[in-house]
Amino acid sequence: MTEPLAPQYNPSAIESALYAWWQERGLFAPEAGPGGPDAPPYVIMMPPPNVTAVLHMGHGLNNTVQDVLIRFERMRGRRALWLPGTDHAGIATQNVVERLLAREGLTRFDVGREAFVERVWAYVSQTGAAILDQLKAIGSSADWARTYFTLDEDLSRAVREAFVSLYEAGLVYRGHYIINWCPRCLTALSNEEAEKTETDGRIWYLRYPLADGSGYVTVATTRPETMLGDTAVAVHPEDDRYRPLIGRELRLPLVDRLVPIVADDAIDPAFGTGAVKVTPAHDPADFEIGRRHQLPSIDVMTPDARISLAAPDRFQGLDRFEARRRVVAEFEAGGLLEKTEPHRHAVGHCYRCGTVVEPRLSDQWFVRMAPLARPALEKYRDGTLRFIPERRGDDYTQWLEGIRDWCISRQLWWGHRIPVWYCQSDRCARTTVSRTDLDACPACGGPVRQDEDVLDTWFSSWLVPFSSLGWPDRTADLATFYPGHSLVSAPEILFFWVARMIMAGLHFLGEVPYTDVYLHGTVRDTQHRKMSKSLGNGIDPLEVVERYGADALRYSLVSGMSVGTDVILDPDDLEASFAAGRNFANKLWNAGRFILSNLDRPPRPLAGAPRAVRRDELTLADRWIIARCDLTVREATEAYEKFRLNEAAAAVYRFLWSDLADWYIEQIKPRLYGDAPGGDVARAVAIQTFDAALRLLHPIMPFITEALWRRFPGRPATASISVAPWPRPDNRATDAAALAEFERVQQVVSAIRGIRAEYGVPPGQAVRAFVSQDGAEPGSSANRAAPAGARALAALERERTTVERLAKLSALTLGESGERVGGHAVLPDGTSVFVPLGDAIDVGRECLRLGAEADRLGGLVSAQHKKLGNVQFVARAPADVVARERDKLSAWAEQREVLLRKRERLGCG
RNA sequence: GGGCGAAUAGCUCAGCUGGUUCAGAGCGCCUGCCUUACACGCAGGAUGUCGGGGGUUCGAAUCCCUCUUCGCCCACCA
Repeated sequence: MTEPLAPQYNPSAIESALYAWWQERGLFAPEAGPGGPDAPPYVIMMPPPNVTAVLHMGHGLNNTVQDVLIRFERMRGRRALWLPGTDHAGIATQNVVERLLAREGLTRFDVGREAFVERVWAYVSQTGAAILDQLKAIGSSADWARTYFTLDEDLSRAVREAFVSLYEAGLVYRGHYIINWCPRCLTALSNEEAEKTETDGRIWYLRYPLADGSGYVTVATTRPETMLGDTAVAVHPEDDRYRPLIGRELRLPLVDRLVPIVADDAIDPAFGTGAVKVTPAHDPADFEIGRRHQLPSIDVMTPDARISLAAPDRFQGLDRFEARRRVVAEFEAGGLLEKTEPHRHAVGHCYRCGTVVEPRLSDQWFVRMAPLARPALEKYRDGTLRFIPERRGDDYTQWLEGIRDWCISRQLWWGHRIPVWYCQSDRCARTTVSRTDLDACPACGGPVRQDEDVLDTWFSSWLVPFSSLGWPDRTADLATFYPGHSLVSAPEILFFWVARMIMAGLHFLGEVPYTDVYLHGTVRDTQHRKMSKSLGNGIDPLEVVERYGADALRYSLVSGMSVGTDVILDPDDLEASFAAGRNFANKLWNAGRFILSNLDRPPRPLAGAPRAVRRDELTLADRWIIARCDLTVREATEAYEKFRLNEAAAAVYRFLWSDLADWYIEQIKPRLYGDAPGGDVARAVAIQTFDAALRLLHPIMPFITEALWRRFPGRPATASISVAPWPRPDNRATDAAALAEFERVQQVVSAIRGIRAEYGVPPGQAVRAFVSQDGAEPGSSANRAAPAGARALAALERERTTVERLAKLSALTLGESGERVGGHAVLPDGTSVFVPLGDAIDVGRECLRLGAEADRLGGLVSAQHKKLGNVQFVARAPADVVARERDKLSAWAEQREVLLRKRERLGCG
């Protein structure tokens, strides 16, 4: 604990040890916080990563945000629970294992269902949810003792309870509909899992001859191959072009089938030719038309999207896209292809493998969503539920208003098997939905067969806010931690997961699972492309942790993002993206090193905590930094509360770097060295404000803040900043006078430094400086002693050594100089600064400088005159605004006057 | 096609309820410094028609309209 600190902060040397120590001490358990076991709870459900996932920047961002919030609320005294888990991720995981099998030249059908599922379990246990360890590497303070897996026995029981009770309530049903089918994954998908992407395709105009040879009807289609399954052509009943044809028959080319022309309101006469080929087995709209007109459905495709036996021989076995070419070619050859046009339209793709989805008619299980959506919408409309940023509520509303039933059965092997048993006895043939496994038909005792399908992965995820707490049992955890509070998610899973959890929470427990939904942005590269493995533009968060530290990673993610905006990182230049965070950590490290090393420096060794200081012992600088610290506490706390993490980061950054390091630490150096008076007060103030700032920063940069905080004198070895109480605003620290007066000190110092730089005064060379409140010649009529000015000078007098030291002065004189030649500056309040430089300076150049500055102020003054001369302004603007504008005018005028007098004295032309 | 958002310094972005944060921060750039916490640093400096146009107002980066460009969500015009 007291080993000397290296001048360069090395995060990798301490982060993992600190994390291990936090875990050993059990600090992530809700009751470990400073609020104790009876504090009000605060709960965040972690979006469970896939068991087989490898950490990417999206996880990094998502979990950083959650960790910031959970650490903030923990320190604020709430019983903070961040509940982690992993998702079995049906399709994704099954695909991974299938690919492994493929390397052995096997398919899942070769090994069989039971053996395949065993292999998936083996694989999953072998990857060991490594993703969770990776989340630890970035500092995530989740309560790992509660980690769940969506296929755990408990959660599986919850899934079954949910399914069965929804079935009993009439909200789960089996139906024969067109669903989205992935021909590669060989399973049904929900609407949400079929990602629509705008694609440049074509539209073909095909001629279907009338059966009696009296002409033809032209239909337009984007999927010509489906014509093999056409069973009608539909037109709008009011469409004059086609009205006489309604009821007549067409001879379907290539297939030579007679199909009727039917009239249907759903047809838009304005699109295409106004005549639509109807393929009930391969298009959802056509399916509905088919229903209305009792048309047969002819399924012309196999599960892997090849042409089936229902089509003419020569097409059978062709891939759907080959078949498309073949169909078009044959129409062309037969003179039946009228034309082809480019056509931009939305095509569905499997969200797991990217394959073009095929609408397919099949038997699936569905959840009736409208009754679940209604209360979920209501909770948003009544303000119970809010979105950050607010506009995401529009997406939520829109989705819920147009919600369609949720297809939940998947033709996969990895997942929760659907708890439905079919009696095999022909006489009974009963379907039983059951909470417990069945061996025999409860009705006839005959043999039963369980439904082969599994449930959509999201059917377990949507229960997580309560299934992870023990539901359907009424556990103590459930009573304590449901409902939760914040949900932090990528916008991509708003519908998959976030909205459905709200519906499930309301349905099963009668309460929304959380009230604040924070949807953060997406991590993108400098060309604003989403980071992804396939694009190869990803950044490995673990590499960043290794090279820059977890704190730097977190800082960069948090500071680069305002509410709901994307985070831009440069995959080709990690330095550009993460150096700022690393540099900040290093800055803190060194500030800490300085403060701590001076604590036990003789002659006043500090064995214990720094002593309490009395208000009357404080210098102006002390009062200033305390007031600044207090403002930062207020600012940062409010920013965290409003999810404005970047603002919290900026506020603490500004305080630590610009205020504490650049000014206060520099200011107290003379007091610390030797036996200067006030040294112990400075030490106490430094440590007190540094301590507070570290706490404010801890949610964002947990490691460095802990590393430093633990080293404070008088700290018990077991104390951790992660459970230290959050700093409170202190009205006694408010000190407007100190803020204003010290700011003037800073302005004087900066002005002198500016003059030194302007005239190239060597850094080592001390100069003299004169500061006066009125630049007028002694005895001139303009010389009026302003009481405010006198106070300002008095403050400067008190901080004389500060000015002398920081501006490298041999002497500071408060008053006029008899000399003329030197560098001049005028502060905004009219305070005059003069640095005599004699021959070292070029008078002409100084005249130009002062003239330019006077001109600038002159512009401001005349603009201000105009504004105040405007009767409308004076009459209509609020009195305080007018008064403020008047003050500005007189300040600028004064400043300019002083400048002009200086030019006069210098003898400028 | 419907809904929503964004455009501010070379880059990434703050700027919230119109006027004291009003034109800002970080990075980058220029100048000078190895000043005994830190060169991952210190000090000083340059940089903008606040996307174009119109309007409301005493006053607009901020509110309204419009155009342009970019992005997100949704969608069975085949």
